[in-house]
Amino acid sequence: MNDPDNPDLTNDDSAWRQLTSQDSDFFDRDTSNILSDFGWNLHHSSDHPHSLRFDSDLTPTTGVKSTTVTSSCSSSAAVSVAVTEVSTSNNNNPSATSSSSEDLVENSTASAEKTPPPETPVKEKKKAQKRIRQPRFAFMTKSDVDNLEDGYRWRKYGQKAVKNSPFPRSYYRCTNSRCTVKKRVERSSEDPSIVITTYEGQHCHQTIGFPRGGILTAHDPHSFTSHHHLPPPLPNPYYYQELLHQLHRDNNAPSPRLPQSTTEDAPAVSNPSEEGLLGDIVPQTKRNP
DNA sequence: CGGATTTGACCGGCGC
DNA sequence: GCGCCGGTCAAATCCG
Repeated sequence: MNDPDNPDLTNDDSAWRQLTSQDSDFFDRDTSNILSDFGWNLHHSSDHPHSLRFDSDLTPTTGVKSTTVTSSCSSSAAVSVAVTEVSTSNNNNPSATSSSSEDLVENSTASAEKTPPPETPVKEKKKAQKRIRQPRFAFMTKSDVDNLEDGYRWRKYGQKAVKNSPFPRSYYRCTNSRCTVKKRVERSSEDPSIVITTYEGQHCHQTIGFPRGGILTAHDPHSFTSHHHLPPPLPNPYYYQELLHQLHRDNNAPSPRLPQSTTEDAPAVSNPSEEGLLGDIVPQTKRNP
């Protein structure tokens, strides 16, 4: 990973810029390991001491922004970080990425691959997969449970001890065989109550709903929270979806516009949406009124 | 019994 | 070239 004191913009993932984190209590330590990956600065919101706000180290000027975006077009990933703090402790937190979008990155990357020497298909596949970096989103959620419910089903495929952290990192894959979305879950070593969830890729299917709670209705966050004793839904459902949409837009067109600009004054942390969590999980077009 | 999880091994990228 | 580390695989195990 990146050395916080030595930002390396030339690494293969140019979107992952260094965090200069002097102004964050929560995230200026171990958490910055991850955040630095994403190149975000996090702040406590002055208006909301219990909220966190993140500013991009990628300054609002267009130069770096486009770096982020274009890098996501190539083999690198564009990454975003969202933060939420949930005071409730006893249950799942919804968090989500968004919806359908086929493997654009994958395809382009695969085609960009040089003709490999004759290898076993498996190796070839592995190799190809290695290079693929899909858009990533990191969620920081204050929660007791590691595996935050987000409406999708995940299969754990690995767990690793993380350097400089007493807590292991878990690796999950979407159980949908056609879906390549992965997520990593780890706890902040400095604040164990914070769960850092990193999503990679986009689901090519709809949410399956919550296995034991039934399918959520798209417009009923209340039933969601009350029924499952969940904390308020993640910050801004629109935010993530918007992020993804932008990423894809930007993949195909210039004039990049960084997601955080949309949340500059309205931190992702608290922006209760009438859509609730499903506003993010389920594409709007697929939801019932 | 089938699906999910655990866990050690393996692999590739990167820095020194 | 070597070692470290993150990420993934896959066999073994667990669980409903």
